[in-house]
Amino acid sequence: MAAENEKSRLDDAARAGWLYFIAGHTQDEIAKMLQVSRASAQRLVSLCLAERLITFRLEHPIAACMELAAQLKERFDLSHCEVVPADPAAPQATAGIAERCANLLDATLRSETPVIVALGTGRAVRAAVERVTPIDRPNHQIVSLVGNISADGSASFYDTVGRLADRTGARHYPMPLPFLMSSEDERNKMVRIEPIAKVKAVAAKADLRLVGIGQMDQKAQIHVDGFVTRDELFEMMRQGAIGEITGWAYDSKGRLLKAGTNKRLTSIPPEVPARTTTIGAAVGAAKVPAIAAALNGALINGLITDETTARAILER
Amino acid sequence: MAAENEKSRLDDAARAGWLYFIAGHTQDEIAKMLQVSRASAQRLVSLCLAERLITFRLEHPIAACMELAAQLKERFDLSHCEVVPADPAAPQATAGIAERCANLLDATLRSETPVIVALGTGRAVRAAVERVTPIDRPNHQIVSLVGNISADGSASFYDTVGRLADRTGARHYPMPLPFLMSSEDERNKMVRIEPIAKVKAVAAKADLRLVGIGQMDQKAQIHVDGFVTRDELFEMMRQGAIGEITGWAYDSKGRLLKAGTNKRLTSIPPEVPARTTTIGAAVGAAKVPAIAAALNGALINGLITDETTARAILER
DNA sequence: TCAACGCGTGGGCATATGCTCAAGAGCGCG
DNA sequence: CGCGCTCTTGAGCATATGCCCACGCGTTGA
Repeated sequence: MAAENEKSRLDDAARAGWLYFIAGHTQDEIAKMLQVSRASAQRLVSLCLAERLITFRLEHPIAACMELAAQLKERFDLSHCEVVPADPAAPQATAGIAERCANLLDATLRSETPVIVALGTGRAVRAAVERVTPIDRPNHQIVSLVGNISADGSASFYDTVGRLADRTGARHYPMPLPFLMSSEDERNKMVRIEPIAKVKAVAAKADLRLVGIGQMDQKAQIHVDGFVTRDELFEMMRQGAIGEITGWAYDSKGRLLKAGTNKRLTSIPPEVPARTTTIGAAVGAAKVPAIAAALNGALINGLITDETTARAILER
Repeated sequence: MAAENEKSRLDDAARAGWLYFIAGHTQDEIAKMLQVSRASAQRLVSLCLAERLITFRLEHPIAACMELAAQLKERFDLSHCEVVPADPAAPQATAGIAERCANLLDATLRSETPVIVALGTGRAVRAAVERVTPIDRPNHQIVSLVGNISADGSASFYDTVGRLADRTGARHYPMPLPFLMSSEDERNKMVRIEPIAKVKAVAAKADLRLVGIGQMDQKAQIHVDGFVTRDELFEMMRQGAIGEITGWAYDSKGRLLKAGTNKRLTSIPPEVPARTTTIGAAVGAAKVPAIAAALNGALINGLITDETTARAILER
């Protein structure tokens, strides 16, 4: 009898689910049709869901992205994750993720209460800043996580922090230091001087960190952009470097290396594990190991990437 | 640009739909996530539905039944239709539909305000009456649409009206006439006499008519039960009879025949087209043409059948 | 056989949802 | 370049939904 009742109950649940989701009736109507109280109709609909009698299928490319984002969030315990559809025309395009990053920045900066946004390196981050909707927020603060003086002493060719400050009227804190110092001692000396300490202090209170993720291979962006030499790059790769965030190289487990350029790097070190909302933005097959390592090492707790990259990360 | 916006809007709709149906968030949460007002989030979810970006799949045998019922309702403009799952163990079993008919009767009789229920012939109807939940409704009325005196003068072996009256305390109006009279004249005379006219008057005000549907072939129930002779049956078949409701034979278009036993029949004639809620109850491959004809001729405006039969009717 | 337990039920309330209305922004036509 | 038009937005309200509680029926175990 129990089995019989059970079956009949599931039948009714299925009926209720059908009437609710497919026929589009209200639970009141369903209650009348099935001759039960509205409360029971509601229970039947829930039961239908709980027993997975009904499934939803979203016929749209976005569905896969949402699914991937949910999986990444789950697997790496992320507080934020977005996966944008891969653009078949330009598989490596950062446009999509830049758009989402800009959106994230917009949302953060829209706040009336003062917020502190810290920016790292990366093409996506730079492109995102360009797309931020101008808004007047003089009480916000924008802080750089990396030195904006390149090797030759000029200001970095692209002043991300300054640009974002322009668009918001926020106070900004560029980091008036070269990317690398000549020695560990000198680095340690420099980061203690007043202006730098101030930047560091502001960065420490950041509400959002948005950082790019670079792979450590022959085409590493930090090398291409001239921040590290070929020899320095290779040395780090020998030490096991697989990726970098704001210049900080880490290995395949996401552990920051205590060697090579990391010793002379002026960038503000990542929190490990990330507590502040720290969003990594990166796409491309070449970056997959670097992104995966950063996720595994909890160097970031948020990710914005594209469908192809997301899938590759999950398939590792 | 319009296309671009359109696409982006659908993307958002898909995202919203995913978050709502699959991730189970509220529209408020979705609004925050997508950086729009709650109203817009609601619009996106509706849009997702309207554009059929999302589809529901009910993984349960009931789903097919609901679908078939909806199709029958649509096709034949029915006010009520139920399709029960076919029982693989007993394809012709009336148990399922009897259950549903009983349910329908329960629902109707539960009403506090007086209702009139008219009953026709059929195994399903008889079985349904047996399953009706006893309930005290002395102000209801139960009326028979068919004569309950069989050829030999005894009361019909199964007094459906009486049984239902027993279970409800309702007044009941059996029809104290033989199924067939010996001639058209005699029939016309009899239906005018007081007790019969009274039954007819009550039946005319019925709130619900529940009738069986019989096929007109060698195994026709009215013949098997001895109400019509083999010759009478064959004569009606020659006249094009394909089915009968309360003994009234009709052709494949659902038109009542004006010949043969129909002229001597004491049963209360069906309304054509049915205005009163008139539910036909029948299952079985043999009855498919009869049911389909009754539907086409609007002899009934409601149907209770099983999955196999429903499918066969729709496939004609 | 009786009492205790559990499950389903129905009423009622806080919340979520759907929809309407007035207003604003973007767009096209003149 | 301006006007009007349409499309979309956001607030607010009526309704639907989800959930909690107390109750009643059926079942189980002593």
